[in-house]
Amino acid sequence: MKLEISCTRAEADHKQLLNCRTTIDGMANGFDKISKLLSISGNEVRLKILFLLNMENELCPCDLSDILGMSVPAVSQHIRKMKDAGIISSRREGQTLYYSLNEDETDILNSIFKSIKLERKIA
Amino acid sequence: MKLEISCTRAEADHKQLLNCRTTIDGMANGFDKISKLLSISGNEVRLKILFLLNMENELCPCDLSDILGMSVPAVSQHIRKMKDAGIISSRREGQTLYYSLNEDETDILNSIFKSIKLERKIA
DNA sequence: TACTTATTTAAGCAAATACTTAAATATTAA
DNA sequence: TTAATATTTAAGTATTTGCTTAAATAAGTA
Repeated sequence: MKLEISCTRAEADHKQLLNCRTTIDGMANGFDKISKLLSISGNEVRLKILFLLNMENELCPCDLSDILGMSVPAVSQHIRKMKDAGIISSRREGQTLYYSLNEDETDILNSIFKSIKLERKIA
Repeated sequence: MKLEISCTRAEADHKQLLNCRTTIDGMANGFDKISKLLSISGNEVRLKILFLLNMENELCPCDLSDILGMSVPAVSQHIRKMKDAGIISSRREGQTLYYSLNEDETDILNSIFKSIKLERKIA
């Protein structure tokens, strides 16, 4: 893919297109970071886990496995992704690991949780 | 996976777990719908397209191909996904199809766009 | 009509996902 | 130390994703 503006439509506004490109390029960090957060929360199981951690403050993999009706390793592997992405953290109490949301990314997440709740009221 | 609460930890609060399960089950629609929206916007290319449509009101596949530096078919297939999901719509003008955001899901999307812009100021 | 442009669709393929089962760690209790 | 519990990790696999190239539609122009 070349870098020149190549759209040949008569109506194409090359200044507009160049401006768009500049804007997008200048926000590369934002797109990278936010798309990662969204792709992680875009999985139904992980979205439920995030919602549950928000609702209950902290839960262990065994609890989540029970609530969601899926195997512990499956849950654990979802947890790992979210931990690697810096969205959740753990606290150990004996053999049990309690996971909770990090305070960081809560702006987007809170608006997501709000939309999920809203959907229930509509449907 | 069985349906009984099976977590055997001494501290496990079975009422809490059952309550969590009921809550999650009652919001199945919300999780289904919102996780689909998030998984679609969780792709960096699609997130950029959504951002650009929000910024410029409408753009055609050729414009987007130029701005993003990727092939027209690749862009077109991303567009298809978003159109199938009801996030964007098209308007024809001669040979050109102009795509724009639907007004529906703009609550979450706007908070996402805001976060992307914020990220730029921080970094 | 034939030709060009804008776009979509189809087919193919490498990489990523999300589960499964089995094995490895870590902690506690006997 | 041995056994049990909580959790993670590894290996295997079917499905999905996101591109590529080539072909098919659709509309405007000569």
